[in-house]
Amino acid sequence: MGQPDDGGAAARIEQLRRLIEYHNHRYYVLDAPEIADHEYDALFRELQDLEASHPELVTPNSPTQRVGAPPVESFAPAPHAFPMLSLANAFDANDLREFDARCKRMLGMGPEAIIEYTVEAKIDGLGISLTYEQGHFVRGATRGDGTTGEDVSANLRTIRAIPTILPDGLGLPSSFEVRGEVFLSKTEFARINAERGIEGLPLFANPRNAAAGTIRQLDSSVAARRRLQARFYDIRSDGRIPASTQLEVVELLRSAHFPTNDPTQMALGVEEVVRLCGEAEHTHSALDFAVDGMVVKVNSLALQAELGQVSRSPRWAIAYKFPPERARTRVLRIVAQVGRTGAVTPVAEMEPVFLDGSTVSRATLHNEDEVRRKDVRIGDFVWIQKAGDIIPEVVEVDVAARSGDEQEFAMPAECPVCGGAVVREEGEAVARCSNPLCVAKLKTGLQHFASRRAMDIDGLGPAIIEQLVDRGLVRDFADLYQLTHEQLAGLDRMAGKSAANLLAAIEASKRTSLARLVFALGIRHVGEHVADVLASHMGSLERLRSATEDELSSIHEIGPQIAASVAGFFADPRAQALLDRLVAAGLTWEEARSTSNMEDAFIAGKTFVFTGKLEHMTREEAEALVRSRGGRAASSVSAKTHCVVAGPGAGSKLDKARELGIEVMSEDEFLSKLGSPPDADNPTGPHQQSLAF
DNA sequence: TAGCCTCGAGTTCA
DNA sequence: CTCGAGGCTA
Repeated sequence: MGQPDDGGAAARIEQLRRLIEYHNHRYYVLDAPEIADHEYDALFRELQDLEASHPELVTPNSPTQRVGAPPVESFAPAPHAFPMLSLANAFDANDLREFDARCKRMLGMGPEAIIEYTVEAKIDGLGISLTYEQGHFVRGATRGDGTTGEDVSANLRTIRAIPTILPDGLGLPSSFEVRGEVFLSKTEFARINAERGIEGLPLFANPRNAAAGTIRQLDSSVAARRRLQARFYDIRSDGRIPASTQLEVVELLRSAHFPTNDPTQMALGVEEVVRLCGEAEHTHSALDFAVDGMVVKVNSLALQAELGQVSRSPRWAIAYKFPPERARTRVLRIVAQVGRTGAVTPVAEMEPVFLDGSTVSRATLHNEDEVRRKDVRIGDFVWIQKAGDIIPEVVEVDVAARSGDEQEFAMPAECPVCGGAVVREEGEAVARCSNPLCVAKLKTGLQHFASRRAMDIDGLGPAIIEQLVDRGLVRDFADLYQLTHEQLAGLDRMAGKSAANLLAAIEASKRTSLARLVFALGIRHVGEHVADVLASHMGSLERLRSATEDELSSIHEIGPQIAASVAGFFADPRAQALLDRLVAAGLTWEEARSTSNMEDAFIAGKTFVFTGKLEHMTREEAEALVRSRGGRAASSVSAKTHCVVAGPGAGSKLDKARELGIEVMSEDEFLSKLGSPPDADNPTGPHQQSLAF
């Protein structure tokens, strides 16, 4: 721009980019180059030269940028426009048949119906999502927690097979995300490790770890030197996707120049699926990349939509997992570990053995019943495997190898840490230390209190907690807020600097939220979600700490067990004293909004059931209306229903409501109650709660 | 009362 | 990640 010849240069640059991307596709995806390497190099050099003399025309998507960008400090968070789901697992043919039966049931098909499925290899790599706008690559992200990943665009650009500029005329929407897997071939993995060996660097345990390490490289020129590969299998958009089956999706991706996960096979009915999965089990090891199973999907996108999803996994797909690698080792001891709730867990300590990328020496045995069921004895030779590729698990005992000297494990009658009585409640699988002052409970309880999702006290780990408790400096959560610099600096592995950091972290944790505090307290049955429900329903600590059991159990999602546990916790004067001390220490949080503009005093927080015929709206509309104003719409009447809106023809639900003494009203009454628009003058802004009681 | 579905709790190694 | 258990719905 500005200079007279830039128009021509810009046009040539654009032309070269498209040409080079075209040849990248021929070479890296189709494995069918059309031109000789030196011709390609000539095009590339011409582009480089032009860009060098016109630096203002360099864009991130230029093929010249695929050699890596300057290192970054950290990766930016990248929210996914569509959540990245995970798949349910199948471990044998029966699981596959159950999956098929469930699909048919949910689709209202008979057992004899035949569903079309696709079957493809499940590559053992890392899930990624690429965003394209107007046919151009704009961002690539890791899976993360499925909702938000990390922006690793620079590293992904180094993968030549990933198109940065898409061909026109495919009817693709203007904006979409493409989902796939990045991985390293076994060959490339071996090459990288050989190189690292020569340089004296630690070796990667397996291709997956190496790929993970590469994709999270802050310096993308490192990633550029390791030839990552990618395969894609899905596309998500708000716009219309020109495909009606999974197979067509794959074809669409292929014509858009994406490397696809080939072959994606079609299977008519579940028995065909079982056969393909069985075959793959024997053939996959010949591939040059790691495959840990097969992905089975309902082919029709319409049926996929009908099946929908549960939580974070679709009901229309399942991952068939190949049996994982196993190793044989010996159980040296079975120790009893005490957790935050006092749960005494048997853990097998074994002769260290290398398995699937790491050395394993411990595995949980969960509880007494599990030990008995597997009949694991001290001194036994056992087969172990990794559940979900990570957590070691004892699969079975090599009974034939027994000498007769093996010893059975007995759950200790006394807590191995404090000597308190270990009690196993009727009908429960776990045994627990019954001493409320057990030091093990205190230490793990403090770890939980300080954890990221609770009070988020950075730097307060197990080693520090150990010392704080052993030296009598901390006897409960509130003591943390009385610690001094001298006390902290006196600990092992704690210099003045770290002590100051920890103090600052403790100070910073004072600004929190009610939900976090409630979660941090470690009340039984109260995890993150329940803490959130309690905090938002009660609104304030004062209300929560004095709530009755009945009051608690009337809350949606809070049943008798949780209500009893929460009420029981606050009934203890020591708990009340602890709260007083925490509050006195200066904990503050923003008071939960009791009502907001979107809510309506009549509807908010209540559960409605619509029954019979509605005159002015459909049931869906009525339910959406309730939800939009902060209420809940249920489909059946229970003790937790607040109001039943009955139209003509109402039947058993109306009877049940009368029986339970629940408020019943007509559609007109319901509508007139909503007559006034939501309050405009609500005090909605969050404000600091004063904590001096 | 059964059958989902979600949540809580415990867990391994680098 | 997996198990067990709590809560909701039909």
